[in-house]
Formats: sequence, C-alpha cells, structure tokens
Amino acid sequence: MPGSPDVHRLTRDDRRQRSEAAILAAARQQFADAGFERTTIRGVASAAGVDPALVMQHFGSKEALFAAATRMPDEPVWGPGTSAADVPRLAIEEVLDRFEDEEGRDTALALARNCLTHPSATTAVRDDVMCDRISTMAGVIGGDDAELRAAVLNACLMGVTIARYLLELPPLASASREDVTRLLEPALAALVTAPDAD
Amino acid sequence: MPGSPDVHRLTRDDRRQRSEAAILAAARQQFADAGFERTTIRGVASAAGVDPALVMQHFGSKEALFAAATRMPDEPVWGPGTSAADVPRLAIEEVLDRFEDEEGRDTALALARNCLTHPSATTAVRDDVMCDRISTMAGVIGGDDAELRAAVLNACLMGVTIARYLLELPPLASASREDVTRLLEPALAALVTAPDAD
DNA sequence: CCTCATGGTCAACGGCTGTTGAGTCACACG
DNA sequence: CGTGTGACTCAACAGCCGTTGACCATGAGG
Repeated sequence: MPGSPDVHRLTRDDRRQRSEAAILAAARQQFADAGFERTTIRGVASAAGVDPALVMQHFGSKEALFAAATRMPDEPVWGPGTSAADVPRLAIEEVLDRFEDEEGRDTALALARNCLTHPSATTAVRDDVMCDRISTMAGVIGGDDAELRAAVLNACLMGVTIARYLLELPPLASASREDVTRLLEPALAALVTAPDAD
Repeated sequence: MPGSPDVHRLTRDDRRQRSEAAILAAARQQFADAGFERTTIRGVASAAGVDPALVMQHFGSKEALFAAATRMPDEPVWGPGTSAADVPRLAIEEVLDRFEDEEGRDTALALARNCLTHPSATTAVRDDVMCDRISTMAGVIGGDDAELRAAVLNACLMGVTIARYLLELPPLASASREDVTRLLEPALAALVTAPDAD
C-alpha cells in the first residue's frame, strides 16, 4: 500500500519503518473514527496492507498499539512574558491547532474519542494533558481559586472541542474557526479575571 | 437479589417487574462505569441475580437493553417569563441536578459515558439532548449568532460535566457545587450577552 | 556465492461474546 | 384438583477477537 512502486529498491530498515508508519496511520484513523473496542487488529492490518501478525510483531499488543498511536507531542511552553489576559486566546489557539492540523490531527482525535471508555486514555487525558495544562495555567492567572478556574476553563475548552470534532454538533461543527474564537474568548476571559468580592 | 425475603408472596407480574427493574439498574451502573463494549450480558445478569437468557427475554438484545437503560426523562420546560439573564444559572442547575440526583444519575452517566464511542448514544446526545436545548435556548437569548452562542454554552457545560463526573478531574471533581456555579455562571453569561459591535 | 538474520505471511488456537431453543417449575385459573 | 401459561434456567452454538508458533523469502555480510 505504500506509495513508491519500486519498493524493492529500498533498504530493509526503510521497509520496516514504512510498514510501521502505515500501521500507525491506519490505527490512528480507526481508533479516532470507531473507538478502541470497535477497531480490530485485522481491520488495521487490512487498511495498512499488511498481515495482522505483523502488527503484533511491531507493537506487541493492541494496548501497546493504542499507546503508540495516541502518544502526543509536547505542547509549546508559554514564554515568561505571558500575562493572564493572553491566556484565553492562547489556550483556544493551541487546542484548535491541535485538532485542525492535517498531520497529528488523528492522534488527538484518537485520544479524545476514547477518553471516556478506555482506561489508559482516561488517565492520559486527565493526568498528562489536563492536569499539566491546569497547573501551568493556574500559575499564570494567579489569585484565589486559580487551580479551579483553570480547571473550569480547560473543561469548557474540552467541551467545545468534543462537540465540534467528535459529536459534530451542527452549529459548532460548521462554524468558522474565527466565530468560535470570537464567542469563546470573552467567556473564558470571565474565568481568568477574579471578581475579588461578591 | 431483590430485597423482600418472601418473594413467593408476590404476584407473577410483580416478580416480572422486579426482575426487569433489577436488570435495568445493574445495566445502567455497568454501562455508566465500564462503557457499552466492556459490559457483558452475563455480567449484568450476574449483578441482577438472574440468568443471562432472562435479559434477552426481557429486552431482546444488548442494543435494546442499552436503549432502555439510557432513556432520559424529559427536562422541565422553562416558563414563558424566562429572560436571557436567567439562562446561565438555570442551565447550570439543570445539568448539576441531573448528575447529582441519586435516582436517575446512572441514566445520565451511562448515556454520557458512551456518547463518544457508541453510535446510538452519540445520536441521542447530539440530536435528542443538545439540539433541543440549543434551539429553545437560542429562542430565549435571541440576537445575532443565537444558535451558535447557545451551542457554545451547552458545549462548555458538557465539558465541565464530563470533567467533573466522568474524567473526575481532581480540582473539579472535588469542588463544591456552589463553587462550580459561582465560577461558571459569569463565563456563560458572557455568551448570552451579545457584544453588538466589534 | 553461501549463509544467516530478519521482515513478512499463514493457519490455527483458546477464550469470550451475544444469542437461541429446549426444558423446568410454580403460580393462576377453571 | 388438574392444567396450561408464563417466568425462568440450562446447555449449547456460531462467530469474532487477540494472540502465537511454524514457516517463507529476501536482502545484508563475509
């Protein structure tokens, strides 16, 4: 299934890496579309044009394949000059970039699709993505309830992401990126500006 | 497994309804905890103290059992005197009520847990819950982008719900209901008040 | 050119699942 | 007191899944 027709002119290592990449791409797509339980090793292998046993030889188990397919690259860290007022816009841009990037999009979708039903995806989203984002964000916005405010902000962002890219809720899925940002930014801004007194 | 020890003193119809209720309760709990794919008919039957075949006789299929276990009661409709300013608080209260009500809580959790991976749960959440809420809410808040604003509002609310009750994100899961409402309400308020001009 | 390591395939196993049809037992009814 | 209806159980089937071990072919190394 790999593109180049003269596959035989490739070194063994290249062939191996090509197979692995094809399997990984097919796995990401199916994990993202159908979820962990409904994607089968046989289905992934068939989409990648290889034998099911090869998938096992490369990744060891379906669990390990899922872990490899959903490993997220580190996010860019915010510069030291970031102020609380910048947080909403930056957070929105980061998330939309993640889910609209042609390459790497399926990784995020595969992780998100399974975050409610697959134990290791739940842990990855809760501990590796959300908690990290929340603690660094809380450090920037400061004030009382900083952690809780950051948590609510990220939860809202996650909800919009899920509705737009996973549920495909009509008004949100078809809205332009600019409209989403324009409406969401003031709402999240209300979360970072502490009201001091009631 | 039903409580009363003198089960033999019950009419046949009562026994039947008791079995059905026990199966439904066990199914809701397992669908909510483990998701559709990881719950088995055998497991539900065992938790309900009945034979697996009885589950089939009552509900016909696993799919039908899931549909019966996740059927949500209608939401209370908003009175005609509801103003846009009331929308955020009302929406928050409704959702928190749904997920904290002792009885009926598992129904909402079972539906939410599977809304990303089970086709009919996806449809139910998107079309039967979210779309209805959005259109009635859009009618109340009015203005430009009313539908989109309502969609973003409900998406945020859904995100907080997922983070709090499903992911159990530490700062949100352990926060008090009052704190969540206090922080979330102004953020959602920013979504219903149109900024008229840019 | 010979040889071995290695990427890749094939066929099969064991286990678990949803589902079914025959059979059992107690209760309601005439 | 028969008798049949309906709730309930038992055992089994068929299919799909992840996983494995034996096997093949081909390219690298001497």
